[in-house]
Amino acid sequence: MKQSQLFTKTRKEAPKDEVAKNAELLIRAGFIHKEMAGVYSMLPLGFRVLNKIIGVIRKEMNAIGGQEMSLTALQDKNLWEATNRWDDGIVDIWFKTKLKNEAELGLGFTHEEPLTALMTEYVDSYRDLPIYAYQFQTKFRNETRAKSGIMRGREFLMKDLYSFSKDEKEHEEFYEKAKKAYGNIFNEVGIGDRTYVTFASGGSFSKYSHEFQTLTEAGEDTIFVSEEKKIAINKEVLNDEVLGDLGLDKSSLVEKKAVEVGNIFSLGTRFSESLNLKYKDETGSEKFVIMGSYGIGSGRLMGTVAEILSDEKGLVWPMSIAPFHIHLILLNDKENKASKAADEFYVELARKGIEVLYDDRDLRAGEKFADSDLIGIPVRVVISEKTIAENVVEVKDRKTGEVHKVSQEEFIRTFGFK
RNA sequence: CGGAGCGUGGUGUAACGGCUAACAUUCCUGUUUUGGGAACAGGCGACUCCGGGUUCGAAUCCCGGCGCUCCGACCA
Repeated sequence: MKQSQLFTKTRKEAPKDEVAKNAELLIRAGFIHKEMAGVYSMLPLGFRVLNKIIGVIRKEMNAIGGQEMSLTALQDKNLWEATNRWDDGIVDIWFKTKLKNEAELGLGFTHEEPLTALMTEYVDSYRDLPIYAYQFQTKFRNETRAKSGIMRGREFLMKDLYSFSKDEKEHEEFYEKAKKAYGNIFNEVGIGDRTYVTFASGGSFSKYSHEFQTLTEAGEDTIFVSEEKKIAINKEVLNDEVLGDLGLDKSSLVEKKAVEVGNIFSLGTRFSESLNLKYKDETGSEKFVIMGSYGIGSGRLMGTVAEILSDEKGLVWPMSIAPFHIHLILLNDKENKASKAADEFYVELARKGIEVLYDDRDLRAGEKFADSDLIGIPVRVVISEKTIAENVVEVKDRKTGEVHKVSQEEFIRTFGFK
């Protein structure tokens, strides 16, 4: 799109009420807008990144057999009473509201209850299982203290997948697949090298759950990392038993701050028993479905990438989730030769399916470059009087700062963006 | 929820209890400039978060709200 049509603009200074680096940069660059504490709107650039992240996650979820759907945000009190999760004394992050007739409703903070209840309509036989259903849905959590920009909000988009399996074996197989898929996702969005499968509390149906923890000082979790095995243990569960289970020696572990970007959890029959989700096995006897839940906070993931992959000049998006593939920058000349060439190049790139943010604004070079660095699109292409004279375009890599010049044809032929 | 700090044009800051609330930036006009947030000139934009109180006089002091940030607690 043409940057002259983008309604957001960059700022030199971040609002003083933001300290978190991710929020500062994302606000300065025009990706997000703060509505109130812990509640952020997605602006055009931010929305594009969020959708790219969704795309990456969706691809992996579909690959392991996930079926995408969409549950409701409004929640039926009765369902949650059945699992004993309605009471504010038990779940203290509910946002609740009322109908005109005073009946209470909740705004969903997770979706085990409604999906499990829904599945009772469709699951009768072992032939119906397994089922893997997922969604991208806005979650509401009444956090006592929102913090860290978009990394801990009160309203955020989350991918949550729920698995419904016949038995433990089937569940375990899927659980491992999901773990791999999660690894793929974090690799693809560029934080794989510092994201660790982390052993955490498992609840009543399994010994451990697994968190995906990404190292960053902005995180609020403390984990103990084993570089050698590329795994970690959440401080909450660090004890001799865990160390023994994993064959690790405490002295080999390094304490680090990290943010939980994903989490997979075995639920056993916790919900299927409460909500009566059963199937008939081959012998005709009734059994409870074995469940698991698998979450990724997509907004938090976006904030984490912003936090980690940025530098002093601004954001640095990996190609996989950048708002655009290329930032085409026109430096105007008197005869408008450059603008004509840039206009044409923009159209040509778009025709090839390359996503381009075209800075066609009538501004000086310095301001355009500063904006470009701040927004962080991975490849910057400059067309100016100079490049026209040499019959090339100037290509700069946002991450490395490397610059090279190639002809337009060469650029299009060699541009690999996936 | 405990503790600390802070609310002044869109943004960042300033202003002893006392003139028309100042400066920078953004934005608008014009001149000039055109490869790293240029320069000059002019201009728009604020009931100083809200409500009370003290005072001849309040952005400034006091009380009560509301909001924001940070530390802690919490975090399926």
